[in-house]
Amino acid sequence: MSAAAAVPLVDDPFATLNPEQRAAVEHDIGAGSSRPLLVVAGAGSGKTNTLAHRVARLILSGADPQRILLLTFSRRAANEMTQRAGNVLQRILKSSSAGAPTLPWAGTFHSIGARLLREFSGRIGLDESFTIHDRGDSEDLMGLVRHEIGLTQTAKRFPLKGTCLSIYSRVVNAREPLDLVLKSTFPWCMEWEAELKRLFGAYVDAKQEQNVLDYDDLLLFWAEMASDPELGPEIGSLFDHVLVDEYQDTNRLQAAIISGMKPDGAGVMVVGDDAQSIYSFRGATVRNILDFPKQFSQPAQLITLDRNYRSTQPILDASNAVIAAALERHAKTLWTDKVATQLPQMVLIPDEAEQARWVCNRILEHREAGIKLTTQAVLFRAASHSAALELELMRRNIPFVKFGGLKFLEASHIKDVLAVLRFAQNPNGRMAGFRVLQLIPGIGPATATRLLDAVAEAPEALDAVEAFTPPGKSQGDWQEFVTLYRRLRTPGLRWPADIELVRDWYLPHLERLHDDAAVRAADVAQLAQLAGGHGSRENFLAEITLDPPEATSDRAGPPLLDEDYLILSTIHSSKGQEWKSVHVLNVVDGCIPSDMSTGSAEEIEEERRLLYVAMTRAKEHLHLVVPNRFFIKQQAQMGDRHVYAARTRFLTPAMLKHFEECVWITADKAQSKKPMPDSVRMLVRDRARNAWK
DNA sequence: TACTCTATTGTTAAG
DNA sequence: CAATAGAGTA
Repeated sequence: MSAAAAVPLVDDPFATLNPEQRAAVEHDIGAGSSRPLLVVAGAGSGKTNTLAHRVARLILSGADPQRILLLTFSRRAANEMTQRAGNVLQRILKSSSAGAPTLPWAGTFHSIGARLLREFSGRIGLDESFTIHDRGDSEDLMGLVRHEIGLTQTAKRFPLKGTCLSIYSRVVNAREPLDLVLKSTFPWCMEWEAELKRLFGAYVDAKQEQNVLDYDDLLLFWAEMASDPELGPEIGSLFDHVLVDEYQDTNRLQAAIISGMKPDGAGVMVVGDDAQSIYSFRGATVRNILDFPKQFSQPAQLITLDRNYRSTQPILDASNAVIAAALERHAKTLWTDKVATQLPQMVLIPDEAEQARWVCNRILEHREAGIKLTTQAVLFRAASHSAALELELMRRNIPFVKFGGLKFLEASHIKDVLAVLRFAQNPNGRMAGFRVLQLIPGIGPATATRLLDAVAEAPEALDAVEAFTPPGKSQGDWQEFVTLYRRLRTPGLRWPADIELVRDWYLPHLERLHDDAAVRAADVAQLAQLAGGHGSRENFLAEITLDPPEATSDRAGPPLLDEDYLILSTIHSSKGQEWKSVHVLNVVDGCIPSDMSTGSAEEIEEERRLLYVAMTRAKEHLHLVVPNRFFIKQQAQMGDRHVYAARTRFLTPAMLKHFEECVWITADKAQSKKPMPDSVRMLVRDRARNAWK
């Protein structure tokens, strides 16, 4: 893409690379085995491009695409990488037949883990028909176990199921002992250490009995296999090359997987940028990238890419200033030869409603100036921050697609449909069964438990279901379910016929349970649509949990490909992307850094990097919007409908010279001249409240 | 036993 | 405010 300043005359695609990129691409090519390689790649330095060229280069020099493991952060990134490698190959081989190579082992850690576990299931005592719990299922199971072992009857309230799962997940992903995790991250739960230990033991037992895995298991089991003296080398030998993207956002468990498979680091190449590490909340540690050079039995090579091909110099200057203030970092200053006179804008605005209007105006202006909507984005810290803007966009008929924060899998009707499929796939998965059975009128927790017990005993679930006698009043509905279940459990049904059956069965229940059945039915139809794109029920269930749809455009369904639409995205989901124009909303203390993340210095540093990531997405136009006042979710006791906010602490007065400051005064003057004392009072209150955090 | 109501609590990012 | 836990009612 933008990696070439000067277009070369020859069609040698490698000629477009700069010397550092080239060194990464050519690293140990032709030398029997390649030493471990760390590429520290700054924002916009052509990282994806370099990786794609590396893949192409490996294939050209004889590597077998089936033996290349490419671990990326999302399915989308994997596809893009494969596509680009294909383009490179095509240009070189000049044969029309050389399209994108088939890289069967390209994907996220979790999805590759799921595939390997399925393949090796027999060897590690795992039933091949295992199903995968998403976050919600995992929480529910945790809640159930928590209740079963009597932790709901405690005098003082025991941590909620979600908190318990977070603690558990952190212990697993960070490979830290429970007491340390509690001390560092969940200090208010320290008194429950013994109970938590007991709970986690029971939780693990429950998962095994039910033949289900949660997200963490996909990595944990893989890591266990990789460290096994017999299996480790075997799995490692499946791959000649292991490439990992976004390495700064991997956790210790993931690092252990890599080093378990490749103890000497041969063929391992990781790419990342410590300045863009933004996932420590799920256990990622920047230590992975810092310690990588010494991790293997042979030292790793280090290549740094700091030439930026994305942004103009003024945008880089401002971004560099923000990250320069970080407490700890790998000194690296991005540079470019893209000159521009326009400074990034910092826009001061009275409130969120004005913010939405201002952003819309500016987006339309940009479009008038020839910048298509798809090359413009609005970024924000939390998915809910775009609510006001979304209303304004709809009012003005500006099409948009929103990435991140989508809770598709959390909608109860989606969960219901998936639960039916899961219960058919793996009858021992009690969470799915429990949910499905209670959809039938007259069947509640007790009856459902009785049936699930019978299912667990029986060699074939269907027999247990058919033999079961439900409470009298459930008869009719029960028979319909039995008919459905029989067809789902009978081999030979061609996918996606399953989901059609499930839908026909489910719609009457949907009608009965929800007032807004029509809207939900549309979602179910959408799900059925998605199902068509997968080869089998098992495959669909795994993919939908590991790689759920990440974008919405209201309820209108996916926009047509040739239609122009604006991108809204959380900053987290904007990772790796770029746009000509970027607006960042709510650049105020309380949003960036988030109120939730001001507990420790590390958390605050991560928020700083988050702002840096947002700013470095912009190629030509960057606007940071600073509303003076913004709504927060009502906190009953306070009764505050909004809070007065200040510009984020990450933009110090000394940095203002990198920005053009604009003050937007609303036409509605009555609104804007609120009496001073009011705001002072609010600030004092905030401070008083924060003192207890 | 199934379902409804009330009191209480936390509230971010995502595989 | 929304989601949840657990008590209360049909």
